[in-house]
Amino acid sequence: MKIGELANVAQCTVETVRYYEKEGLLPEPARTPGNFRVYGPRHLERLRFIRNCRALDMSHEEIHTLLGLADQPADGCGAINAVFDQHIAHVEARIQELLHLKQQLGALRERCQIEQAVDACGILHGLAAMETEAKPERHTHLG
Amino acid sequence: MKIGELANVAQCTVETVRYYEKEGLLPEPARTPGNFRVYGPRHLERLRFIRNCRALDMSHEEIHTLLGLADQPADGCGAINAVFDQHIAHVEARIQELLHLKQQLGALRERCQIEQAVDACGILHGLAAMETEAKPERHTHLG
DNA sequence: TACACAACCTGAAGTTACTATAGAGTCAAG
DNA sequence: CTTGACTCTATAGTAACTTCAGGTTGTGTA
Repeated sequence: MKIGELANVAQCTVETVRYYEKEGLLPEPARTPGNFRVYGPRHLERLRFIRNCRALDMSHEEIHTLLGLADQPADGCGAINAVFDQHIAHVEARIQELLHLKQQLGALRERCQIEQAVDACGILHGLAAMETEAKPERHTHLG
Repeated sequence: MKIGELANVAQCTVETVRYYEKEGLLPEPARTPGNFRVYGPRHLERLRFIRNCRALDMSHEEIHTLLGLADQPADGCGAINAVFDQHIAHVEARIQELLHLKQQLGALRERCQIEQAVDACGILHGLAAMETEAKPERHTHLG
């Protein structure tokens, strides 16, 4: 199949497919005489794998590692589980960060319940007065 | 004060300060004869405001809007509250997304509790077999 | 057969919020 | 008068794409 069809069944754009190839996540396919990429079922399987990892918010680096491990059937899957566990930790860390933010935002929001003059707006004053918290070190690649 | 001192008290780097200036978040300061930036208390206040917004994961666009509204004391603060509420919605949306992810990751993780051959690894099989979910439209700028 | 038009190609630039680097200038202390 | 800390500008890099410009290939139809 050509790139358009592949992208279609894998639920992504052709640009994304070409991008994955450039990034080394997807192997270079054969070409037609007219220089069009031709893909087989193996490519589709791999692309599906990548897209599923992305749907789970894994980084390309994580996916790359995972693909490398999967390509070495000689090794056990302990390393794979480790990558996976670490990613779960990323997600949990980000959830905690966001819950903390939400709480701060809620507290600020309470300071202005009414429509009033800007000068008196509790939110604005809160934003100006807050002690800037040093951003915590990132334990996650999730934004 | 010069840029180094400003950055220091505002808990950020000098590069960040210059970047905010280029982005139009921070007004251009006066210069010394030697071309060094000189800041006053107004700049510091504004920078603190920006850093606090950033600590709450607001985007530059949101901050820009907020600063614009704050600079028009004639208007009421209803628009400000709206921006703020929208941002809270962003955070909540992202939390929901991540909770969903976490549940999917947990389900996958259960499929491989033991160290075994890669071919049999339940996680790998799960990742290959999952029906790629169409990514939900983003209602948030949070990654 | 001719021609429009969809799908494909490459390469480069744009996105966000910075960080990092290079190479040069300014200034205070010793 | 030199060292070293600080500053300046301009440019490139980060992640994971998206968008664009400009050109080629293949297909359906008049």
